[in-house]
Amino acid sequence: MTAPSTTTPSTEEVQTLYDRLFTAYGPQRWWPGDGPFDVIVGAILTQNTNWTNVEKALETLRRTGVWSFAAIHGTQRDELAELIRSSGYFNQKARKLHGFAALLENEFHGELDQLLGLPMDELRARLLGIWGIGEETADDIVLYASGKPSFVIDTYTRRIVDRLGWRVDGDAYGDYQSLFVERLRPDTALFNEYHALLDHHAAEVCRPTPKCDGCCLLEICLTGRNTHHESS
DNA sequence: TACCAGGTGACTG
DNA sequence: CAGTCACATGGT
Repeated sequence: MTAPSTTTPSTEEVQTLYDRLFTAYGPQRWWPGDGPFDVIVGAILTQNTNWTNVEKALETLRRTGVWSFAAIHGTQRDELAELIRSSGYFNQKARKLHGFAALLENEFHGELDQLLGLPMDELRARLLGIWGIGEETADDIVLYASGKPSFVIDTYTRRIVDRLGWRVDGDAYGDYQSLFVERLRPDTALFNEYHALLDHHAAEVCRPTPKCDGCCLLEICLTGRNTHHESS
């Protein structure tokens, strides 16, 4: 076999993927965090980094009382970087946290609710204007901190979509995002759960080296079919 | 021991 | 616009 045949998924297939994951894993209780501050800081710190490393950094921030954007705003860059060292890329991430805190302080009087209360597209655009906040982090914040239906795409989501054999119209973030958005009703609870399920599945089963044995997607997956039944 | 983990921005041709 | 690189820690 050479080039696997990819096909554009139907609305039904996008729904079926969700159903299979939900049946296999149940509700995921995401995001791991208590409130908007927790979620936003976590979203920035977890960029290309294992969540356990982020938890250590969050715990350090909490323990040292740097547990508000006002506190972050008032903490020196190198000191802040030291507090979040365990999350990796700590110099860059300190700058990102400062960027968020500065926007909040300077343009929203430090009131998180005011920023998060913006219409979804406006909020997303504001977040993307902050240095170090790209599309995934912006969508994490829009969905999990603001509670608005923006579908999150990450490495895990791309990996699953690619292995299923779904045709994507390009390689950009938005190309993967529209695959879902164009086929689902914009529902915050659904987007929340869908992304959580995809991440759980990719972390536990659809790993870099996939564990296809017993995978709940085997029957609808191009990679799984090729790996297991050579019945093509 | 390399590889991997819930990315992003800068720079190049 | 597509490819490549720096940024950095901790677990397996």
